[in-house]
Amino acid sequence: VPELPEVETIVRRFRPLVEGRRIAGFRARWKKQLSPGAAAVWRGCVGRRIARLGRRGKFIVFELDPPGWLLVHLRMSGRFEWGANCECEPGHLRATWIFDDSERLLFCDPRKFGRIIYAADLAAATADLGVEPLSRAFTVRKLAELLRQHHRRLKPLLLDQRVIAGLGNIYTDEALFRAGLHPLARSDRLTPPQVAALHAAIRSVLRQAIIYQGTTFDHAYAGGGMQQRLAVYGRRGQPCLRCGTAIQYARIGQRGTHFCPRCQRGGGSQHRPVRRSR
DNA sequence: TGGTATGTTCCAAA
DNA sequence: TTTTGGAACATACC
Repeated sequence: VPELPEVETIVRRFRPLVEGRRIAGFRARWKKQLSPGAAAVWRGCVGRRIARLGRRGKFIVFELDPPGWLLVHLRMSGRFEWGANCECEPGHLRATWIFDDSERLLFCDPRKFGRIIYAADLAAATADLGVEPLSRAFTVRKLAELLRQHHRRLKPLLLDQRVIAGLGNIYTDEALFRAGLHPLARSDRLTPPQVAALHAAIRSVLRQAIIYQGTTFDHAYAGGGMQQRLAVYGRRGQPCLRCGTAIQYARIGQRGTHFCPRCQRGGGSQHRPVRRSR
């Protein structure tokens, strides 16, 4: 469920609950979710205090004291809950952190895609992650460089966490719509104004989504308000809010992709090579 | 029953 | 070498 805005919201909600607490116990039901292994995760967190809760891309980052890091990725259906028992199906509870004051942090995940990772070195653990799109490092120039370095279609490129960390299927579609760019447009063929538009679109959609606390579709993620403000995602066949054309749906890079065929350019026919007869 | 799902990774093919 | 497509992971929902 969660992309950058949802993970950021979760971090903000849980930060006041977990920061400063000491982990007295940890239990996990589905060992495959633990990396590099159940023993390493147990040793990594039990007995340590949570000094800070943060985010890197779609990872929730627990900074521990004595030093160490716990990274949690919620993937498709993971969620945190606070308290003795979870609101979801009890059978979906996958892991529990028990604090020294008996409070509990629960990790529920029906599909078991989520991951709990212990890392002694945060930099090494996040070495494969790309630039943070809301950081000062993500400039128009930086985006231009990333787009030039690869020769790929925009949609799969923006979803690639090694390039930009945090965009998922919803906000990629929304950013491309705001920028007026076709999801199939080639990354190395954008004009400078198009790059600038894409940069502004990515930042504005993520910032707005954080303000509205993310997008809620089902019980996997609650409390969001952004779903009422999406322009293309989930609006297949409905009129484009800008021009009225039916929003198109296509499978691009194995992901359902929503776009306005009229407002979003650079997809294919626009890029027929210009042939000059001579 | 089959298709789809807000994510990632691995492998094979182009 | 780089990019793309398919399958896998595991479960719920329509």
